[in-house]
Amino acid sequence: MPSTSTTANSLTVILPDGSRKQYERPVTPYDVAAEIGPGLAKAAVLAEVDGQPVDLGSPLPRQGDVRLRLLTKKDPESLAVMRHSCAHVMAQAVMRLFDGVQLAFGPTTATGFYYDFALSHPLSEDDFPRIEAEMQQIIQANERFERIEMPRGEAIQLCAELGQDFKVEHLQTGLGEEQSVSFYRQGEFIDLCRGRHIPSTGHLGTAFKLLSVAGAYWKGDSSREQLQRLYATAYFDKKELDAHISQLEEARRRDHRVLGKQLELFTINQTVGSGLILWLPKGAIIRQTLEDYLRGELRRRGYQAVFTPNIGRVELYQISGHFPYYSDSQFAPIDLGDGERYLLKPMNCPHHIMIYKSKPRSYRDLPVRLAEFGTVYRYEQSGELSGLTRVRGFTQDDAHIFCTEEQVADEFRGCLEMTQTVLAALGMNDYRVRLGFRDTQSDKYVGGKEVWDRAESALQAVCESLNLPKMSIEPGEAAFYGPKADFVVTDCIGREWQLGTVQLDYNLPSTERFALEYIGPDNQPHRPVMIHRAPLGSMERFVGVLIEHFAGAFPLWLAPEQVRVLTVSEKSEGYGREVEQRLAAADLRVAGDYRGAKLGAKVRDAQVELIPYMFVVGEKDREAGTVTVRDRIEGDLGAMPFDAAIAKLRAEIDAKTVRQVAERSAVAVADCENQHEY
RNA sequence: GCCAGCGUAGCUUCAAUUGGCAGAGCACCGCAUUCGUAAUGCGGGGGUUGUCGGUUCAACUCCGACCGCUGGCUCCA
Repeated sequence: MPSTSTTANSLTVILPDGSRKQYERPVTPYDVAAEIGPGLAKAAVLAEVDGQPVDLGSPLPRQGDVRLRLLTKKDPESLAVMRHSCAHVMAQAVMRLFDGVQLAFGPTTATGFYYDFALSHPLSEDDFPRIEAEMQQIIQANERFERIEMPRGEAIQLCAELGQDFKVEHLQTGLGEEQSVSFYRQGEFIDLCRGRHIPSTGHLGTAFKLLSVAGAYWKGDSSREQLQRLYATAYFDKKELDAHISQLEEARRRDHRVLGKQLELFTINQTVGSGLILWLPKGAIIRQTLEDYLRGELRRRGYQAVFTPNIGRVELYQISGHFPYYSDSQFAPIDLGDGERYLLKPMNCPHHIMIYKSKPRSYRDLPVRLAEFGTVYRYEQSGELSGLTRVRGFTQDDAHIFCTEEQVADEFRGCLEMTQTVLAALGMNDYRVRLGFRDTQSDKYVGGKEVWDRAESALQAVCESLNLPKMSIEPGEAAFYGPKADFVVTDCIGREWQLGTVQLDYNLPSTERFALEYIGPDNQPHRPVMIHRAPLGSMERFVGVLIEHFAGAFPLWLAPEQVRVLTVSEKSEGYGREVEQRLAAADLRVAGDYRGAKLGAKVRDAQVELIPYMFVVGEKDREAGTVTVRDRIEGDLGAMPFDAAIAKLRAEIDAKTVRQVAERSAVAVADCENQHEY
């Protein structure tokens, strides 16, 4: 940086356009903005000094050079800061309206913010209008956000005086290392807070909304107090808020639990049991079509199909280490009374391992790839169950690969490629890959350090060579038995879903577990490495996500009913039935609507049921041997010879074409749970 | 499992004037209509208001327990 004519007692401010300003007196970023122009002074909400976010009102250094950026609501960094300020205003409103409010944490999220409180009044949506009105008053009062720094000891005393026990605890434990901490005050409200904040509540405007209330544990610990969490969001622009709200409505409209009922895809029956899916005929078609497609991919890639039972002796899981360590997420064992106990299988790998062990293996046999659509049962907590995405019985598109250490990279690559192929076939082209590596500080992992180092660098090299989109490495996210790659798919309305997974395993093959071996070229026994992989994860969850992704309008190759024959009047029923039969003979999934209703009504019903194609037949068609094709998306395509119509559909099915009317959105609703560990 | 909210016909479409005879729409069934691209008309059946108990002359409505669902939290080999 070129030196300036700075004297010992002056400050040089360098603006992004390179212009410089010099000050002999103490100034804040706001002062600089005001000097540039009153418009900027009004619009600025935040500053960045030498790359660090700073409040507009905080003093700049007295001397030296600083690079200053003044941020307005147009700068993306401003949004989170504004939302955090809005969280403070919400907390202030809650404290005004209710007595004995204890403040916990109030951070921003990807799409808004929340604040956790302890208070005796149970908050409900009925309270939202009052809280919002009170927030509006605070905003209108245009209270300044004032930053107050003080030593930690004084801060503890202040919070104790304010009766804020959570803050005292946090200062003593979470911030125990800090010398000095900061508070922010607006009006009568003061809160321990790192910041930053916008200059005053007046900058908040009206584009905010309380969304929901929920329970949440203090510090996320289920043994601690349960708090009340208010979720809300805020934008600088009312239009953006409205867009966000219609986004939430769109998500509700696509809810697979509602669509699954309407489209008769699946049902859950209380007498059968919570979290246990009954696939209805139409849903079964989707699942079966997906499975058939995957079976073809598996054959092409050298997998061998196997079948294993739904239960196994407890001893099997004692060897694998899953029992009793994970007993609270398993159904209780079936006890035969003579000391023999069986477990509903919570994962397929021990069974597949026993197939590997059924005969001696040579290095020439490897890799051995065993695949099964294996149904597993896990006792998820009742509050966790949800539609198809969180269930107690589910079928994994599972496979286990047994290979040599040298083959790991190629096999891993094959798994990733298969997952990419499958996702692409389903039009799910927006996903990121999360590499879960070990936390080097932790000792919960099995296998030596050098094995892990080798595995992790091999995985990373493979992933990099495949040019995987948006790859991220997350230390501490590995399974205890090996590193993994998870596919996190973004659906067409911007929500993330953890689906496919590929995991390396050094644990189960080991001496302490199943002691797997193969005979190497040196005629000595060696230990194979295992890979667990499931491109879709589970059929239940994947179909659930597909329903929402397509909003129930499946591409032709997956649609339960591909074509509906509609007769113009009952006079054409004979020809209609003939057309229907010929479609069935051509291996299309078809139904006929021969009711006495008007054509418009039949068209509407088929549209509502999201049938991809309608073949309208009337007397003109009968005479000409044609069908009049209506495309669900494009509408009436006119009459065409029957064979041409079939060829059109056949081509679309064979190409697995995905045609969708869906608008993309940048808003993300995070969902990062993972049910597909092994 | 925890916190909060909600349970009325097959329907996540909903009503019942705050304790006074459970009622519509869609779907379903029947009859009429024979129609060319998003709802033809008329008629009909369908309910122990989630379950059990309590208060009351009287409960969908108020109270309690349980069951289920929803939103979150915790968990997720």
